[in-house]
Amino acid sequence: MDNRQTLLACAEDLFARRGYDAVGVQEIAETAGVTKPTLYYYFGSKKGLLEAILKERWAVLDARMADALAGTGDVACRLRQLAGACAGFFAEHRQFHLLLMSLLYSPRENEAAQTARPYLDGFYRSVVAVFENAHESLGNMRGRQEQFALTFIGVINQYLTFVLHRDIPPEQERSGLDEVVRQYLYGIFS
Amino acid sequence: MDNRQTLLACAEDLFARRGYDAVGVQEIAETAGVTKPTLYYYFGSKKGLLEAILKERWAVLDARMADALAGTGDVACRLRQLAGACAGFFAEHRQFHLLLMSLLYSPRENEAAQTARPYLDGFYRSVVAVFENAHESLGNMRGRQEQFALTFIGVINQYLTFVLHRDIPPEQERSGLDEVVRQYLYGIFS
DNA sequence: CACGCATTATACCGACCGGTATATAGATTG
DNA sequence: CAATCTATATACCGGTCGGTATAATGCGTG
Repeated sequence: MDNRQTLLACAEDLFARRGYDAVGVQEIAETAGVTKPTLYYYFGSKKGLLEAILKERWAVLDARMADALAGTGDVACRLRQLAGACAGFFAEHRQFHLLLMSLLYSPRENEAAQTARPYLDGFYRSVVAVFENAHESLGNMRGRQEQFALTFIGVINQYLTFVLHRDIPPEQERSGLDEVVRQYLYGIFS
Repeated sequence: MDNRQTLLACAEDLFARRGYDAVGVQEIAETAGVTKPTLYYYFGSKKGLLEAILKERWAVLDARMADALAGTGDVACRLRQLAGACAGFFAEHRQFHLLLMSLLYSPRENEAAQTARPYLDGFYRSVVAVFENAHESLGNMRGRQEQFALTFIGVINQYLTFVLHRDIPPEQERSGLDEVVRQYLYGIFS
């Protein structure tokens, strides 16, 4: 593996385990077995390193989400697919999930949080869009699309955080997720 | 206001706005209009300062939660009361809510997250207990109390983060919260 | 070989980090 | 008045922070 990829992997791991602010570039470089100038040669700054991690991972996640939403099912089906796609991706990249969660809930004025904001906002808008395009099955939502999207994301995130932290076998994880989504939708449809 | 309280207030604000790791003790002291040794006189360390914030706020939140759970209603009623109590408290202490959320989702090896862990675990156990004591109305939960508690917390947190960030009027906030809890319970009971 | 380019290391920068030794001021108490 | 205790500031500690100037390495190409 070349130094660039090693640096990305080490940084992702360290950021996910201790937090962006608590990890120094020195330590990242040492863990990757290179020196600081090498890190700065590839990424320009600590922030640039975080951006590179987000960009590379997001490209894959975005493609998976687009795939999951490509079908023509109803809202419930689409949300189940979306949740499944996210669960699959994050199960493969647990460290990235931890990192993303910590950035999602980081204070808004935090530098790392601001770096991640565009990506997280994009994700949020994707979920809102699913609810937006669902007025025929959900009826008039009276502008509650945002609330639905927010709480949906909240449920999924919390469940994934729970299930990825312990070592739940994949099939149990999936059935649990399906149940969580089903429960959530029952509430919405009522 | 005495210097101790000023320091607590300034630290809570700064931690909530930029994150524990991103704020230096120097800046906290300057914002409070005192010098570093004064900070260290009262709190011993940066971590001690965070602990003091958590301890003082938690005493109030804990009392409110105990109050809310003192009644003898069914699960739905108890959860609504619990959610209402939390919403009320966090509406009065928005900065603290932001801080707590950032700590809840901070990586586990982060020092600040470890400091907050006992408090957050206590909160989690309180919610689990509500579900534990509800087998007569929810039937056999087959060990899903934890999943219920987790996703319940996820929904509430996400909704409060949403509603406290914008400036939603209190009555609308409450009715929205009631609806979110109702939606959630519909899913559980089905 | 000689040139240029991509990559990496040595050694360093000023600023800030969390934390402290020491002294001083003011109130309290014997 | 002297002794003590609380609360505060000045000035400093070694270490680490993010970042960089400079040079050397290796390597493909003319």
